[in-house]
Amino acid sequence: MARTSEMAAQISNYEAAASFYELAFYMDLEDDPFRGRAYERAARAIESSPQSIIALYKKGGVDELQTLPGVGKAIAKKLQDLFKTGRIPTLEKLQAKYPIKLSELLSVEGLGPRRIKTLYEKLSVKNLEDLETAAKTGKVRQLTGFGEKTEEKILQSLEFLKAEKGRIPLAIAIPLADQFQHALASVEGVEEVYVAGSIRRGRETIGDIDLLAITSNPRQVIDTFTSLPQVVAVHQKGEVKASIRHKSGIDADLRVIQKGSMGAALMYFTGSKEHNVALRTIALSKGMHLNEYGLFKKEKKTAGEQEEEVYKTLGLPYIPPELRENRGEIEAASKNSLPHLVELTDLKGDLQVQTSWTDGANSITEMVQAAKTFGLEYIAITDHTKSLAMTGGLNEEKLRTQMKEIDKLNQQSDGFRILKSAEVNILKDGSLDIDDQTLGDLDAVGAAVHTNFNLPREEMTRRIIRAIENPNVDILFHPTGRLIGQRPPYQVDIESVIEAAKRTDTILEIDAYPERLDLKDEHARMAVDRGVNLCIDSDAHSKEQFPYLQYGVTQARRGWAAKESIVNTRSVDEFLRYVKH
DNA sequence: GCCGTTTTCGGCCCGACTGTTTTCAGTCG
Repeated sequence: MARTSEMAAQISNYEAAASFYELAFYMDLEDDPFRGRAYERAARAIESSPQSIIALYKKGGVDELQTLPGVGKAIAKKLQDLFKTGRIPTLEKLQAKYPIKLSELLSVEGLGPRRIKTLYEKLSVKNLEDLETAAKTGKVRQLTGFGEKTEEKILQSLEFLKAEKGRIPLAIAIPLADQFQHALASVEGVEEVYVAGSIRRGRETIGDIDLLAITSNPRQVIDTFTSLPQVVAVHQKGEVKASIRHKSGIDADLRVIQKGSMGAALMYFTGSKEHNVALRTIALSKGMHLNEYGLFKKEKKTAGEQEEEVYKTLGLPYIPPELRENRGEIEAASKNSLPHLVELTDLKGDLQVQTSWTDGANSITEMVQAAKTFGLEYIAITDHTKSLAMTGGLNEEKLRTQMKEIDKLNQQSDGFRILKSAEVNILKDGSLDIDDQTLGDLDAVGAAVHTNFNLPREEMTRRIIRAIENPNVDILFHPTGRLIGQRPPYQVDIESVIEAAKRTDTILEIDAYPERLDLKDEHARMAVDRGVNLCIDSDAHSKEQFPYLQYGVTQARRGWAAKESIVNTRSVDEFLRYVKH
């Protein structure tokens, strides 16, 4: 079905980038790897552009598109085709030539472009089903370059793909990584064990766990690693490197490192790959050479033991791991304009906390005690409101009763402040389910969508904007409503919501609840770029959940947020002055 | 297909490991 131009106008950066990733893959099939790298580079630039590229195009046509790094005349033209007609003829020709389910087949471990091409040409393998049939009937092993073991690995990977979707949430990966770290740290000869990879970068989901060890006894740490009780399969086992599958289904890699290379190795294995590629290119331009062992000039090592030292020798300040995605951090670093990122210790308050008045597990007093212990100076009590019947949402009358109780608790307090607030439900038409007079008496008002998730994009966007235009609303809670791995975000034009938040001076929340992390990093960055204020909330439903704030801080850091962008780094009086102005 | 403070042509990041080979292609990160 051909898209109309109106539909094409909705193509997101993500969708456009996907087309170029696909083109890149086809170039690999066509034995044109350099053109493939070019498409890949353009795809990354499109994906990570802080503004929508269709807006770029509307502003200045193909010339404006060519300001993106890696986008030249030919790719700009393809983007123009995509915007105007919803199609890229080159891509359609290739899709017709190779009618295969690309992303499916690429998700199989051990399959890359070359093998996928062979499987298609020799065995007509187009998708996972074809692949499974071919492997089960022993046809794969007969192909040149394949063998029994490859066939067996393909079958194993197919089983895994059926059982799992591949990535696990950060909050689940961290404790697993800690377990490995402790187990390996106690091996004789081990000096230090580090967790690198996407966990260190704080990505919201994790594909595998990367571990680095400094040891005088590589063999023993590798042997220990591959024979831990939680290990169900060993993929690789060499002199300095091993790779295993944890019983949870997640893979973990261990690499043994010399102390003098630790900084270079940490950088290399922290990634991202794109960040590393960019750094290596800088090294080359300075007549140097960067790998996981160090930074070299000719044969001579010029840096390697510390990350700071490697960055410095490349002419850059230290770049925090959360920023290492090649989304402009290297350019910012070279201009010395990296933000000073927010830290957990900067947070003074938490603006979304549930209690046993609705669906929380603990009383206001218990939540206050836990917040104090965690080191906070104030929290907002934000129980659900009446239209959310399943949580026993509060009506105006109950809210007023709760306000009185909070006043009483504050009078007995030793300086800790409890703010009167609510998580007000945004109704289908964008109105709120609590009257304005009651809202006006609260210290702060958070609003959120909890019902009618499936509205069309325009209607959902209008609904949310109408809600934040209500002068009583101070914060938009979990702005996109997604639950990682369970529920996609509702259809909403987040850029318009950010614009509206700027106009109405509404705070957008980064909800730190592990399955929410909403706003996500790139949207947080859009908001920061536009000068919109954010808050980081635990969304705690029990007294144990304040540590979730760390995940929110990580997410905010990935969104380039400095302390100044996060309103709950302010004292309670400053915060109240801000929301009352 | 993109790009340029040696280049408008000739480059394009790089090393470990595995399996299938008998010296290396393919994949991965």
